[in-house]
Amino acid sequence: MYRQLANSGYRNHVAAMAPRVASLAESGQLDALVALERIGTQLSFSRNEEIYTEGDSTECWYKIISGTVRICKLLADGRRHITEFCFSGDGFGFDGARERVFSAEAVGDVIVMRFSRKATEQMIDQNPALARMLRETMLHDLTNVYNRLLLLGRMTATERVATFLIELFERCDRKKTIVVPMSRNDIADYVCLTIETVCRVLSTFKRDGIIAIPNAHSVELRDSEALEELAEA
Amino acid sequence: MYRQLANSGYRNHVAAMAPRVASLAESGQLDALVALERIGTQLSFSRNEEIYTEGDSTECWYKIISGTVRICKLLADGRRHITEFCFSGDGFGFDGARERVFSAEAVGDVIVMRFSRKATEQMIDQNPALARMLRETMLHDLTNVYNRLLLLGRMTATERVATFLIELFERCDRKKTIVVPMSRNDIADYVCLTIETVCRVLSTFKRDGIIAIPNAHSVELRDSEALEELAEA
DNA sequence: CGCCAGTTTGACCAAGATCAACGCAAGTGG
DNA sequence: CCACTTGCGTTGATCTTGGTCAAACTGGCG
Repeated sequence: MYRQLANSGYRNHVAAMAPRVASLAESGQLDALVALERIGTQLSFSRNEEIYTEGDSTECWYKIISGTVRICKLLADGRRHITEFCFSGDGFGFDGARERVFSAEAVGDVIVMRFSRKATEQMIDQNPALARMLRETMLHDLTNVYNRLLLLGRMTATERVATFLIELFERCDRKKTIVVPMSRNDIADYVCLTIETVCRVLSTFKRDGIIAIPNAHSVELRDSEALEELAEA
Repeated sequence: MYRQLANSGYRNHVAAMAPRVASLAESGQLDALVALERIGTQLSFSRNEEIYTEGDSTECWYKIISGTVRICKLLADGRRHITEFCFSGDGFGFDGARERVFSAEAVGDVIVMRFSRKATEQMIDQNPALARMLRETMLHDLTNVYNRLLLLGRMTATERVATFLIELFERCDRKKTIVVPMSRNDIADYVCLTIETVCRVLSTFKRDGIIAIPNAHSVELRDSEALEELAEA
């Protein structure tokens, strides 16, 4: 049984849940909806602040204006798991259960819009096209999670980190140099490795000239072919 | 990189996709829908037969009348992953994309009802309550997958197999002795371990008096407390 | 300047994969 | 009815990956 403790900085809050409706918002289609219901409230959170925790009611959902949010769960023995990172433009917190099963925390400083779930639901009820769109988005997200299952179940440390980097680069329109907003610990808890292993793999990539690491929070892609090769699957 | 090949018996079909809408059908609520649209076709498949493969169109979805179905994905290097098992009463194949990303195969002999996706969609469009129900079911399933992420990312071999057994027992109304329809290989590909490790863990459970294994395809629960203990999380 | 949080690197260890052999029951064909 | 095959399942010996423990490094910041 592994002992990896959730990293020191975090409060001992328990878990809370938030399946992702990211691509929904990403697609820009939801913006129509958002425009319709003018009931959003803007909120800001600072680094490591909790947006919600397990047990909180699920009566609202959020859309990120700027910053990065991590959706995570703390296990009884202190192990932490990050189910996903949400970036600017993503939506999150559109949950199934009545209570949060995961928690949402600000990775750095974050600004979000908060919307009433009930109002949104009513709006969707009155608009079958919107409902269908939402359904498709959710199915799409479901497929993504199934791919993550594959990642966690079958992939080696190298493949996991390579895949993670590629995800990041794709999010940033394949820019050569990107800012990595989250800590090594966050990355580790996301791909289910220890922080040491993440570091070692990154160092290997650097040594092999696949990436450069100007500073701990930015990565420059040097050889994308090699990286894709390593991520394979 | 692991070498575990998908077990010999299976054709070299590629992957195809099917997020699960299991609880939807489970709940019995969908039966209303099914009753409404009398357009289902009954089909049977024999052991290891393919119901659909990657690339097939997603114009229908299925509900299991009897038997067990595995939804799986084959990686390029031969590694196989089973995303889920669907049992009698479950629905599957209600997919997001246009083409299947996973494949569905009969574990043993299976009888299913096949429904038109388009007709179902139209019906849902005309019934907001149904749409909302479906949405909730999907969110619920999403939560389940997130829990599986945790299983694959963070749990030891013992915890995985224990959890798998508990799942099985719960599906069977906690009967003392259950039939395990799938092969050891299927179990291994579901919990992402090798077949050898699955065997060893089962043997340990047997040795410790937690379960009895009258024959390879049935398991008797002897000490449910101990089993739950081992699954923890 | 020294502290502190986060990162990196190294030495060692254990869980589980790999390789290999054997067991066992269900066909199959003579 | 009995060899022979075939497909799983089980068990053992060994090796690899990645976890654990520990120590050093780095870049802010009071």
